[in-house]
Amino acid sequence: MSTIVMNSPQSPMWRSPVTAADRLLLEIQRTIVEGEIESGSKISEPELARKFNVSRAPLREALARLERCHLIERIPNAGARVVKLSTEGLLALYQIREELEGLACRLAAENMDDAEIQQVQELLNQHLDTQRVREGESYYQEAGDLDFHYRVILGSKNPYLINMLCDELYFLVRMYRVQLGMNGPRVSRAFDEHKAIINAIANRDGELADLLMRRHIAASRVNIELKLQQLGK
Amino acid sequence: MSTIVMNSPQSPMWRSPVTAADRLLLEIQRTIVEGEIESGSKISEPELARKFNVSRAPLREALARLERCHLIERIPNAGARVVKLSTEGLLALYQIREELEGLACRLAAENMDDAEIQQVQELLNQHLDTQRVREGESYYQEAGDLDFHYRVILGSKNPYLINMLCDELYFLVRMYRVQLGMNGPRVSRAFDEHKAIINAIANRDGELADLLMRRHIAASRVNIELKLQQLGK
DNA sequence: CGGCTCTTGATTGTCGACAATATTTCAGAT
DNA sequence: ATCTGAAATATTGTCGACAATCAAGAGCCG
Repeated sequence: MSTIVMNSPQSPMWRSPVTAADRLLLEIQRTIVEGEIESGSKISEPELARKFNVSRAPLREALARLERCHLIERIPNAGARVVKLSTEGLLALYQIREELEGLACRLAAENMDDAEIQQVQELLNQHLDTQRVREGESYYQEAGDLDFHYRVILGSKNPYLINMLCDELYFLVRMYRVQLGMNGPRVSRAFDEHKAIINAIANRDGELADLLMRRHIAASRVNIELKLQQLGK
Repeated sequence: MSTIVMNSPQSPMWRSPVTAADRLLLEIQRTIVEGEIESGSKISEPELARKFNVSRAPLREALARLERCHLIERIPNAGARVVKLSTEGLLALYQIREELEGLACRLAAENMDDAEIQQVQELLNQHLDTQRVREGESYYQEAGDLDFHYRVILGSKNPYLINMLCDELYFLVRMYRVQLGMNGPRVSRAFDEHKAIINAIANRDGELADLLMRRHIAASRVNIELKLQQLGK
């Protein structure tokens, strides 16, 4: 029912006792994804610690997790840098996404129960309404798309797969999309593709769902690749 | 030439200034994989810190990385436990392995240069010799198998893929194999399968290499599954 | 006697200071 | 003027102590 972006079990988002490191992680993740800290810039531990009014201990914990989701790169005794976006990086990232989300579809077709599937279908219609009401506002499309993918991934019921996609890869995916201003034109087409995928899952046709998801992601990749090139020039 | 188990770039193994947390990580990884710390048992930070004569700071850094490769599970304010092996876990793990290593083969067929491929082929022959000389000694088979898979994965040239497989998944794979005593019977058959895979890569037939690798991993999974069941009874 | 609450004990999370390492600066020589 | 080398500076890695939180057991009440 809600449009909340769900996360996997070990994400800090819904852990009961939210620790300082958890808050820091969420905050810095947002900061990096939205581009408030420039891509490629160096991260100073003392500076960030002062900025967020915490000690370096929880900050370093947060940095460790940021490295885990590929948003920063650390070199021992030298420091951390925000990851730099590139065409090669995008390609490498989406190669994995295609493969893993395809697998997720196949597993979801086996493991999602009817109620969950129906829930996703209703969700899609909701998103369509919201999006029609607020044409042009990209955030809702972003959130809607993420929500759909999260549901399918969770539907796979494979903990490792869920962890890899939701916790390790998706923040980077969002970073590409947000920083390259991915919003407008693909909205309605993406909706149709989502619909086709969940229908295939509803028909328990994992193979088809796999194929459709791979194409869906490939289309998204081409879209971003284009933007990246035209911005590069 | 060497039979050294290579690791991906961000593994501590070959970082020039080896920090205390790096040493701890390697040591504890080994300890868990070999089963010296019982599967499912709780981990006490003060106790481990005393045992290794270090402060809790680098230890916690190491624990964070252990969580990353799924060898321990942490609950905030409650502590960490060594992961428990199970049939479901094995299945979930190998589902991903099949998919990702299949992808690795396809990419390796595109991206490995002839010299690298030849190197792997020579390596295989070396392993065969070593293994014939020391029949029954499982360690060499373990190491040889790992070495082969590592080479192919590195051959994909996809940093995310390399990181996921070598740094996040493979320690758990090794834990299953070591703790269930996987060594003897599949040795020579595995060698043939390895040979077929690298040949397909040499012929730049990524699709075939993909298929063969999936079967190879599936066979390995069935093998372990059997052992797991017969030990479970 | 069983179940609940509170206290006690231990563990984890956080802090500030110190040690080890990398980066920058500046003087001197070619 | 450029390069080399060493001192100075800043950053990261590690340490020990304190605060916050959780688990276990004693005591009380129904």
